[in-house]
Formats: sequence, C-alpha cells, structure tokens
Amino acid sequence: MPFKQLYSKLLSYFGFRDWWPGDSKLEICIGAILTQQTSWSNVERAIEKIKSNGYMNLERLAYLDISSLENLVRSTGFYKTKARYLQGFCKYVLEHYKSLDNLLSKPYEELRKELLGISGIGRETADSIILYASEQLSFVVDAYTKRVLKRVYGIEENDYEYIKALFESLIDKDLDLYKDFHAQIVELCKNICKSDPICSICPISSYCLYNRSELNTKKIKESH
DNA sequence: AACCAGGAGAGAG
DNA sequence: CTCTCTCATGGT
Repeated sequence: MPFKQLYSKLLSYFGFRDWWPGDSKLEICIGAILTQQTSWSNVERAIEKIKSNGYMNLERLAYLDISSLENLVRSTGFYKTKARYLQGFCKYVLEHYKSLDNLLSKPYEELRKELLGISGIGRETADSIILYASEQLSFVVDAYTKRVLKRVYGIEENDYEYIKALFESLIDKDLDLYKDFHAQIVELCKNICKSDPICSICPISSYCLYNRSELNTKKIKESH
C-alpha cells in the first residue's frame, strides 16, 4: 500500500488519538520514562499515586527520599531503576535549567543530544519527550513501529535512527501528524493485531505481506 | 502458568 | 557496532 495511505486508513478507522495523555509537560516526561517496557495501565496507577500524594512537581520529586519514590512507581515494574531514573531526571533539570520549560525550549538538535545524555533516557524516550512535551518534530520509533514496517512493507530493520529517518522522509512535517501517526501505530498493534477475531476488520489487514507462519509472536500468529 | 508490555544501561566480544 | 543479561509488576 502506498505509504501515505497507511496513516489515512488508520485515522479513518481509529479516529484522531489526541496523544500524549497527560495534564502537564512534567507528567508527559514522567510517563515516557515509566512506560518503558511496561503497559500504560500500570503507568497510569503510578502517575495517579504521584499526583494524589502531591508529588507531581519537579522539586518534590527531586528531593523525595528514594524508597518513597520507589513505592510510588512500584506498579510500573523495574521500580528501583525507574525511581532513580525519575529522580535523576528531575535533579538534572533543576540543577542545569531551573525549570522544565527551560530545557524543553531548546532547539531539536541540542535538546535531543542532551536528553540522550541523561541516564534512563534512550532514543524512544527522548523522542517522545521532544515530540509530546517539547512539541517539536521528532518521529518516535518503538517495537510496534518495527512490527508494522515488517508486516506491511516487508522491511525487517532494527536500526532506530534509520527507521526514524525513513518515516521522517516520507511524511509531511506537521506536528499533529507526527504525534498522531505514532499513536495510531500503537493503537493498531495494541488493539487489533493482538486480539483474535478483529483481524477481519483490521484497517490494513488486506495489505499485510506476511501470513501466520512468518509472524514472530504467538498472539499475532493466532490473529492473522 | 507461561508470556509479555509504548526500553535502557552495562558488559563482552 | 551487535549481542546478551538484568531490571520486575500486573494482565491474559
């Protein structure tokens, strides 16, 4: 299928996703770190805990004792690691920029390089923060993006920067498009490819190049 | 009851 | 640069 049709098909099926869910830029950054290798429902609990206890705040997170922070983010798994990541991020921002907005207002190249230098922020997390919190063009690549590339276009590629550049070269430079494209891919892989009987109404199923014998996970094998 | 989720870092080769 | 290991809770 022509690449341009991929997004329009997804959009017409799922509707505009209005990503990223979150009431503030800080919440988006924290969610981006907490959702690493973790389902979003588990992240929501942690974010609600942080908010209801009054800790959705750069300074308070930075100086909260680590064991209390671990307890707040326990539901996201890897909680000891993620507590350190979160606090490290908050302390870094405070010490170097005083406020989150000061960091996020930096231009793309500098911002991305700097985010990648912070422990716990890899490429996907950095790009999520740039796109959804800083609101600059930066296509987010995740496991789902790779899966769609493989299944719809037969491209089996693992190089993050290559895939990112590929998408960015093919789509219009529009902020809402960047945001929603990634959201649509997640929506597709989460709700369609995963659950069994839906495949018949999958918006792009007729374009998938691969049949069940060539898919990599058991659940996807069953649905296609 | 295995299997996996919107990854990242550290170490080895 | 490319593997491989580790981190760990909660849903199916």
